[in-house]
Amino acid sequence: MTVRTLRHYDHIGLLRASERTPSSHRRYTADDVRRLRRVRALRDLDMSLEEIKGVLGASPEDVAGMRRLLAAQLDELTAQADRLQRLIGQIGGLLQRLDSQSTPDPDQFMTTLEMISVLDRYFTPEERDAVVRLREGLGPQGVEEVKSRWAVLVEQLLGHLRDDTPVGDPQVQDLVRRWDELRADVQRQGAVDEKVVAAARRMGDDHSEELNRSLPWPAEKLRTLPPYLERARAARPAG
Amino acid sequence: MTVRTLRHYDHIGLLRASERTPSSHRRYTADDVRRLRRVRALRDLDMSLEEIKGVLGASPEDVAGMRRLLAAQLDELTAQADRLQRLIGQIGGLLQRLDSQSTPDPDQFMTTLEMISVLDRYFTPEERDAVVRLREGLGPQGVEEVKSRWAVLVEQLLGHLRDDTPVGDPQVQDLVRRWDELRADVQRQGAVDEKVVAAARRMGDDHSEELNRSLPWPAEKLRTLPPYLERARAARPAG
DNA sequence: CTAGAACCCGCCGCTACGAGAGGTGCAAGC
DNA sequence: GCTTGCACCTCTCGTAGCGGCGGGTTCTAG
Repeated sequence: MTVRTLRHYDHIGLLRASERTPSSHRRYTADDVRRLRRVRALRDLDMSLEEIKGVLGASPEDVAGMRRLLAAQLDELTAQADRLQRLIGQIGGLLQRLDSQSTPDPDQFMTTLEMISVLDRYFTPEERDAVVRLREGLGPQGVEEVKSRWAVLVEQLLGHLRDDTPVGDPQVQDLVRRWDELRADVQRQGAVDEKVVAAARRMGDDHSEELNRSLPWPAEKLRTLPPYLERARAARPAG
Repeated sequence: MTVRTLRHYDHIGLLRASERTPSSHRRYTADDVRRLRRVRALRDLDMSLEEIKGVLGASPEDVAGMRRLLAAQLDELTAQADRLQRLIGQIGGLLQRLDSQSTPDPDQFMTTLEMISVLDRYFTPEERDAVVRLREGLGPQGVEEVKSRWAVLVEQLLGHLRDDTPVGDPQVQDLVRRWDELRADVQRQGAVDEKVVAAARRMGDDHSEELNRSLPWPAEKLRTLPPYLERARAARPAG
């Protein structure tokens, strides 16, 4: 304990020095010291001074109140500990990725870093890792390539959807064939697409744009296109 | 993110809005948003804004610096997690004690509480628990009784030591016999005395007074008396 | 043209003290 | 009696990361 701390407790009324010398020096009685020991014990359990004041102020020996406070504090600390474990796991994963790659790509790593906070809001840890592994499997230019291939398909398919082109049309059938090829290509790196669709649904329209920037995946369009694609696949000539 | 947060980051220079409209409204470019995502990712890992500023300011893609920062943060969080686990264990122990006793004695519990912060500074968890169990075994009045019995013995023995009474003296021998009896009585509740002696040595003279208030044990005197006691026991008539 | 939303700046507030300025009290040595 | 030095006093500012308010401007939809 520092003198400053004692003065602070005095100031906020948590622990007043019961007596003062004529020269206004603080004089702590034996009871004051007893109270101080309790304060310190509770503070060592990470309780706030306000909480301590509450439980020590109510009744000097209110065991029920103390029990409630301890239980609440236990919950609080447990929640904090859980959070810390999550963070430790995340940082561990990041470091592992950095160390496992012989020549870590700065840009890719930074992108992974950027994605974390976004993905963690809407994906479970497994889903997030699947997405990260997918990006790493494709590599930086691979991601861009997939993105652009998909952008072309999406744009053309949306055009046909707007024009109400019948699903049996050869152009549509070709596009759908290329779509399924691309999807197969990507899935070879890790199957995550239903998860992305589910997450996109959870995210709503607000953040789908962010998702699109992070993912090699037309997540934004995955609400409107699939029905059309399904009809096209159903109309596909057998064989 | 709240608007207030963005203004704060702008204010401290962590994330400036690159452009302003003529009416001085902040305009964030795509690069600003990229930077913001990194800031958020690092903040989600519990890093300080100062650290983030450092690592994002140095070189935009300084992987080595990032690695160091992540490793340091991992250490920091691990230390925090360890501390939290200790606290959770302590609170759990306190609650267990409260719940196991059908009729918890408020005064005794508060005293236990008071002791925690003092004992935790100088005792290992096992030693601390041994002391607490000892107190609970004796009960409140038992502690006081032991204290006073010991105080008498200590005072008289110290007197003889001052007067250089020969260790063979019948009065000294009687005192030593009563000392050993008392010690046996207490040890029936839990053997902790060597531990207390060791802890008292670690505590130094500054806090031995606090220790004496908490313990049914003349810890303070355990440095000077034992040699005299040993000599007395050695001079004890056989049988 | 106007109402309401959204933005601006600047300031105070929160936790639990640390640190420092500027002044007083008190015992010991000369 | 006087100084030296230490411990104490009060008051104030600073910390990290914003939240929230007051008072003023700007944007946008009806």
